[in-house]
Amino acid sequence: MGDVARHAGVSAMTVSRVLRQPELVNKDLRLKVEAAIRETGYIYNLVASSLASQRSGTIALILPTVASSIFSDSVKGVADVARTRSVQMIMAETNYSSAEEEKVIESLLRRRPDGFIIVGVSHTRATRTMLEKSGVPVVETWDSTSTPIDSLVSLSNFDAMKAMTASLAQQGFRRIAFVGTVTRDRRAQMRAKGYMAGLAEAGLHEAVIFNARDVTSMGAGAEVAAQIIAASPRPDAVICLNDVIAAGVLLALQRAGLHVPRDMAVAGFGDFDFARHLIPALTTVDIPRYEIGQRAAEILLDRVEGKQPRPYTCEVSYRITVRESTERCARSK
Amino acid sequence: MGDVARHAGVSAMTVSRVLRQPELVNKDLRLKVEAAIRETGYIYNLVASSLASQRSGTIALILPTVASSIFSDSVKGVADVARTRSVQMIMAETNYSSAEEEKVIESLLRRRPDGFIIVGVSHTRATRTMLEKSGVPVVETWDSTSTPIDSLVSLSNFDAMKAMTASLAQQGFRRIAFVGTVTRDRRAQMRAKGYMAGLAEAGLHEAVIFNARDVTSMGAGAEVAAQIIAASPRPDAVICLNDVIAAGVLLALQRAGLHVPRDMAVAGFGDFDFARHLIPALTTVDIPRYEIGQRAAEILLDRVEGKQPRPYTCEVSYRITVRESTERCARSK
DNA sequence: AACCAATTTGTTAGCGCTAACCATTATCTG
DNA sequence: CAGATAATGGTTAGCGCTAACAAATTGGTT
Repeated sequence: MGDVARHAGVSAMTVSRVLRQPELVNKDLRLKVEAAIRETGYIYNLVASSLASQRSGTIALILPTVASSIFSDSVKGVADVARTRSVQMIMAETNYSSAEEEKVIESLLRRRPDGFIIVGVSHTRATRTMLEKSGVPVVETWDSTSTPIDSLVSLSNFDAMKAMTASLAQQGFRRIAFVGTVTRDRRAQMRAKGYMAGLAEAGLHEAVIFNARDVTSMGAGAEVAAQIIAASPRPDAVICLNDVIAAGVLLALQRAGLHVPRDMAVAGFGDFDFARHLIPALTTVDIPRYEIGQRAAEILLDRVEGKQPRPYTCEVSYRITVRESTERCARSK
Repeated sequence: MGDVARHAGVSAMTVSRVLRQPELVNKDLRLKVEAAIRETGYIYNLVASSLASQRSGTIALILPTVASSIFSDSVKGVADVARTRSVQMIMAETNYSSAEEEKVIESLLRRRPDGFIIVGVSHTRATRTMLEKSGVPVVETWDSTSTPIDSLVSLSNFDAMKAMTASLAQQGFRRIAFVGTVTRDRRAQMRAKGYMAGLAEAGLHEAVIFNARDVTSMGAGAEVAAQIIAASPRPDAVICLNDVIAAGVLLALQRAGLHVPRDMAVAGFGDFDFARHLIPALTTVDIPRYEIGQRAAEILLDRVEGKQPRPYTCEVSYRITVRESTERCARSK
């Protein structure tokens, strides 16, 4: 920067101003400095800038997993906002584990991000303390809670899944099973509980829950399909934790010779891209995934810039999207 | 850090050593310092560290898009290596545009990453110059070239698609069409050229190419399916730029009442998770997506740490995986 | 005992920027 | 036209670490 300053015959401070608040610099001088920057091929050093200004210009995004379509739209939402407001997003994954989350957040905190966006509201005590002590704004997402760390983009997995269960019950399905997972992931648990509540309210049978090996591969859904077929009595509908599992189940059922929805209806969660294209098209809970990321990022950056001085909570809606995979079409009984 | 040092009754430098090269510090002292860190709740500042040590401990990953399953396994590969070798990965997307890539790389360079992993080998002149001048190690991936910027994890999209075309021709398909895209994305172009070369070599007809609106949504595949069905003469096989498009085409063909593969075979590229689960299971080119990311990251970090003093090129293999969607089963002619 | 090398800790001087303040000049006010 | 006000640029002193070197201590050797 000193080099550029010399080239333009000004002080380093003026160069710094041209780069950060050009409106404070006289136009002629500014042009001269900009020319000097081009001539010297100078590349601004944000590391030094971050240290001096105590602002890193980064926001951290904590996800259960990056290698899945589940969160990719939310990531895109965050990334788009980050770009327009010129901050850099850094991502890390927790593999659905609070312990890993704690490690990951501690490690990211060392980079002094200006804020955190976290998927989920369930954290270890240490994580919470660490974040609170650091004074960094935090936006939690994809779940609901009455005690957010700071801000929240709320989504009630419980309500959504309860609504889906109610919808199927109302359509006349009488043995509705659920495919979940054994992990301690809170969003998965809330969905399972929503299912149970929905069943109870409809006055149907006891909950029937199958567990998938993991929640990000169709293979896990396909595996569990065998158990579902073998179950006695056999369910007439299955609600899956998410669309990936649902697709795995749906395709495996078909492969086993069952007709969906005649022999068994299948519903998912998330309304992923492929849901509407499957044959039969998948009934699912439509979640505004992109919007969750977008709003979280906007709230976070407003917090960072002080435009939003207080923690802020908002809620995103969900919608039951009924498609062919649960249509009781030509069924008698 | 001074605070911790006082607590432990040592100098700041010793604290720094405990954090970065604990083996250089006497065990007793080290334990005392570690206790002091815990007591004070000290969080190491990597921003200051980066500035002082001229190493940021980050690697940049440049992708066409983050919101798609296409690269998510490669991202995972990079992320896993990054974690074990304790560097942070920062990602940015180019939207399949060299101009955006240039902007994105310039912007990332300001953060002084220790290295770059870039999907693709086609860049603007300015991008290349910038990277070379910066002296940062670069690994290009997912494409092949004889003039890499630095290191390369090579994949021949041309060869792979040519092999797929040859495979279909050999299976007896006689009118093989291709679904590509109109963008100037080099990997897409090479795949199209590979298809054309394969056709030519098989001595079949002229190339028949359809274009999808985008390459990351099934909807784009579904749209193009209508054109394919209307084409005259109608192809008996379609090779798609990737599995997402292929799935869109396959499902739309079925929805239009065609039988796959009897009326038309469909092949994809990438062997995404869903390919083997679709009905019929999708014939595709199996690419080691995770491995590409993994190897790129390993090579890059070896370059960063000086373990690998010279640019290094390696190649990953592909495999034609024939599944039901192109099986000429019960077809007469 | 004198010497050397290895081991361990401390000291100094930045890394490349910017916050906060000061100095200068132009512009306005009554 | 004095005096206040803005607009503009420069100075100084760090931000919180670490590279490089210096110093002190230990142990082994002759």
